[in-house]
Amino acid sequence: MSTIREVADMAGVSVATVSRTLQQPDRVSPKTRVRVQEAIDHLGYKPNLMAVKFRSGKTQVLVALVPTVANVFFARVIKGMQEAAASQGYSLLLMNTMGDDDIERNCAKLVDTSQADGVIQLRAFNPFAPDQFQSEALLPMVNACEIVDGARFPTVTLDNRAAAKAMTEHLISLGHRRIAMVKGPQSSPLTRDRLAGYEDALKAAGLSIDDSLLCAGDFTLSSGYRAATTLLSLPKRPTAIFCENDEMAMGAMRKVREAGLSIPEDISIAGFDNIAFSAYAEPPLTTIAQPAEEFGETAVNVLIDVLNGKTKHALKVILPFELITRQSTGPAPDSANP
Amino acid sequence: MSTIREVADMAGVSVATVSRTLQQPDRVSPKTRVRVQEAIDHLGYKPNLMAVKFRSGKTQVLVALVPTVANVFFARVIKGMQEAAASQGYSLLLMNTMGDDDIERNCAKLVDTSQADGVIQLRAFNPFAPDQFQSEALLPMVNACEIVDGARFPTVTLDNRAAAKAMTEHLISLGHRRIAMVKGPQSSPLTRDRLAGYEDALKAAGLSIDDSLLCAGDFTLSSGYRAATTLLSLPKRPTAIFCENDEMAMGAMRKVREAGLSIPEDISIAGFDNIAFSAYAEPPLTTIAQPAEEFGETAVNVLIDVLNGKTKHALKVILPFELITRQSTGPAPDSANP
DNA sequence: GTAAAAGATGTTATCGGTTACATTTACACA
DNA sequence: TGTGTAAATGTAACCGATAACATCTTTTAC
Repeated sequence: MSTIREVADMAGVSVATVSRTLQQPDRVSPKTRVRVQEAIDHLGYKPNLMAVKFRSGKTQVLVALVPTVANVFFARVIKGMQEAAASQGYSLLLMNTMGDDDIERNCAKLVDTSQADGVIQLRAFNPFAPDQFQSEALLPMVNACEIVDGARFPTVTLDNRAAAKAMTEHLISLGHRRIAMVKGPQSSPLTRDRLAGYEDALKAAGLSIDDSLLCAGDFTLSSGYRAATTLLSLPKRPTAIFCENDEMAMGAMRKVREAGLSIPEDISIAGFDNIAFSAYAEPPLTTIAQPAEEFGETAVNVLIDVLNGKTKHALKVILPFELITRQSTGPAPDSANP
Repeated sequence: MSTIREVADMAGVSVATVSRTLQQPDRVSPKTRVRVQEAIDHLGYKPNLMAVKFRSGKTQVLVALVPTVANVFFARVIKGMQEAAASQGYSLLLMNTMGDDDIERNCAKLVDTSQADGVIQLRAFNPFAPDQFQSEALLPMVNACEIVDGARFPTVTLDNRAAAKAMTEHLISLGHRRIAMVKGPQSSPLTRDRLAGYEDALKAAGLSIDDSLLCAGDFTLSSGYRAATTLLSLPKRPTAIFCENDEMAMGAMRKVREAGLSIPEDISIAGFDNIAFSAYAEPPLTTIAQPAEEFGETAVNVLIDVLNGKTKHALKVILPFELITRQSTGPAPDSANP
């Protein structure tokens, strides 16, 4: 690999002139410019960007902390981040953190050690580990998808509470009175917000909240399946199951069908996320659409603004959601209205 | 951010001693070691890894060229790559290439410009653009998942032809004679290999190959749906549809159900990949399991071996597949055996 | 007690660019 | 022709670490 010095020698100029030829061509006379360019072409010279980054102190790299890259929703967010980053000349360093605090802390070190300029965190800070990032205030970071109130970073999210309320209202309007909810992990703010929206709707409709209808899952297909197993074995089973994401809803649907029940005649099922598979499920799944790619794009753009000092720290972007009504939800069965 | 020089000053030693304290602590006397460590702690010193990488000429970064990160199968491969890379002290730079030659070429430049050490390509080289990478021989690269014969790089793949043959034989053994295939994009070697396996099995069973039963798709749910639409409108429709991936199979299943047919009583459906959703489909999908995470891990490990000069260029790793028989395939309907 | 060996630490060049400042060249105008 | 100014180019410091080599200190052994 040739260096700027070799180019300079071959062109018979100084390294500064070569550098200028590349950075500010108008500050170099046309004839030397040509001579330098010939030398560059001849040697196949490519500037060592590592050296450039080292000197400039800017890496042009953003780190994305993703709980699980093998998740359909996050995959879309990643796509959005990657494209936005690329279009602004940044690279995206992807980290699969599996929600592990230690791994996340480690990844954040990439910024401390000048290997990256900023961090995008797709998971909310664990409220039980408030000192997670000691240098919080210093670290250029944005939080996306799952955020916590009072975050000290810019955040990009949607109104999960309102969305969950909208879905629950949809189910209530279909006549459902025993509506189960399959939650995400206890520690997730997402879970808390969506649960709150569910409760908002029930209260507004004058319905009581039945704890036996609340099941904990972990956003995987299998946990949805397990939750449905529990719910179907209740003495008085629900007429609708609202799952906090589509994967769990699809897991639940499988169990419901295996139990010989039909959807939505016997039980309605609703999800959250509107992943591609939802429209192809049997029956197609009623869900909340989130603009996943936009989450990623926005997070990257906000982070770059932060890096350029253009964004104030408390910025909070709220993206819109949409209730997508498909065939997995329908009128409550009569037997459920005694 | 403090530098090694500040640490040296504070500890009253030279920069070399500080460097040694971190690199080869045994070459420093215990008492200075302590003094240096105190200075490091006190200043919160973190070595600037950009400087280290610049000087060493090693970036410890691997680039992954992924056609679409928003794909369930690739997401699993990415997970495998990410973990293997992390465990060997490498970072993974993820690039969503959308199969675009220009973008891929650009990404490969990351190596030329010393921003990355090597490349993992998850897509086969476009046979129509043989000069894709001019510096092919020089670029440390491995090709995974989708490879082409005679590749000049190490490759990690599975025997797609044998796998497709096994699936087709399974369908034949169930009595199917009119077996349709939903292919991937024309340009994909995967498509060619799986088609060849399909033809192998048909020939071995003395069945003729009917071109009207071959449909082109693009590995998306919707293309599977469209392909099924075409196949169902044939004067003499197939009794089984073998899709080259699970997404297309799930798209096809949706169409078949919408047409009022049952699976597998009227039509059997088979996929390829064994993504998580397949087991939860209605009915659960018969498919070929690929060790997706292992693809990623192996590709990373081979690439690191290449970087360390431990692997010869022609290495070819073939991973095992497994035929997973679920309920989407069953005996051919009688009417199909005239 | 002293030379040799081993151990500890310091000095400095280096990686490959960028850029402030210095110097040279070119040209215009009196 | 001389001088001032602008344009072109060169020189060298610098970013922050590493490591070869030099130097100084302490053991070890006779």
